[in-house]
Amino acid sequence: MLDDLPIGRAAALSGVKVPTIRYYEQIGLLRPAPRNEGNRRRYGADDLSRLGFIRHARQLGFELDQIRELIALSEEPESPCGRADAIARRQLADIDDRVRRLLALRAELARMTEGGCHGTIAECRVIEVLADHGKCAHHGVDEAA
Amino acid sequence: MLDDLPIGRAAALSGVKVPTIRYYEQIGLLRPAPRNEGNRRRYGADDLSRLGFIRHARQLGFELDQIRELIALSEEPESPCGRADAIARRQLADIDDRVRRLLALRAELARMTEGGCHGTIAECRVIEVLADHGKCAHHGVDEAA
DNA sequence: CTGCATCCTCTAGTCACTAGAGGAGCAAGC
DNA sequence: GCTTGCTCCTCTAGTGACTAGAGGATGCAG
Repeated sequence: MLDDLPIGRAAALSGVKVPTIRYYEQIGLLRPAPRNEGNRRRYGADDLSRLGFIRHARQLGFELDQIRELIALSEEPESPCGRADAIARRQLADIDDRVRRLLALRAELARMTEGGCHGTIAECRVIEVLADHGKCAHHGVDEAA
Repeated sequence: MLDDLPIGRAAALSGVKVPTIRYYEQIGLLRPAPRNEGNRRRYGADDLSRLGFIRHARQLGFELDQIRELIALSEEPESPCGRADAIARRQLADIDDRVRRLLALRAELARMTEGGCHGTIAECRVIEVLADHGKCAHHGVDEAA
C-alpha cells in the first residue's frame, strides 16, 4: 500500500534522493509530509506522483521555478494550457541554443587537440590557442566573465 | 602603455568583470596586483594576457581547477604537453556527452510541444507527459535528483 | 568644494542541491 | 530487556563560479 511510506522508500520509489526530498519540501515544491509518532515523514501515492513530475521536469532541464509554475498549472485542469506550452517551448529554444554553443566549442577543442601531442608545452597547441585569443574561433560566445 | 591600468580598464580590455577579476585574485588564479598610494590595483600586459587565457578557457567550459593546472603547465615550457592535451581531450568528451544528452532531451520536448496547444491543462501534453513517466523516452538519463 | 564615477573590503546571496555533525527512533537479534 | 545497526531527524555549511550590495575611500572634473 503506497500510503504510509518512510522517506527512504519514497526516495527509492521516486528516484529522488532523501535530502533532495527534504529540500523540495522546504522550498514548497512538495507539501509538508504528515509525521508519525516518531516524527518521521510519511508519504503516499500523490507524493510519489509529484516527485516523479519534478524529477522528470528536472531531467528536461526545467528550473525549479518553472516546475513550480507547471505544478500550479497542473492543479487547474480547466485553465488554458498555453502557459505550459510556452514554458516547454522556451525550454526547447534554450536547449537549441546550448547545443549550438556546445558544437561551436567542440569544434574549437577538436582543432586544439588535432594531431595529438608529441612535444612540450612550448609547442603545445592547447596552451597556445588558449593563450592567443586571436585564434579563438568563437568570439561573441560570451557566457562567462 | 599597458602597464599601469586600474581594474576597470583591465576589465574592459580583458572582457572579465571587475568583481570577477577580484575573485580570480582571491582564489589565486591571478597574482595579487600591486597597488598605488590610493590602494588601487594596477595591472599590466602580463595580467591582461593571463585574464584572456582564463576567459578563453572558461568559455571552452574548463573548470577553474583545470585552468589552474593549464596555467601551471604553461609556465613550464620544457615539460611534456601530454597533460594539457589530456585535459582538453577530456573536455571534448564531456562536451560530446552533454550534446548527446541535450539532443535526447530536445527530442522529448519536441514531442511534447508537437502540434501546438489548443485546449486546457486537462488535455495538455506538456503536463501529461511530465506527469506520466511511462511516456518518458529517456529513462537512464539521470542527471538530477 | 561638490558631485559623480571608480575603487576598496566584506558579507552574503544565487541555483540546486550535497555533506556532515549530533542526536533520536526503530526493528531485528540475542 | 538490551544491543546493534540502520534509518530518520534538524541544522549548518559547503559546492562552483560567480554576483549583489552595503558602507566607506579615492580621484577627477566642474
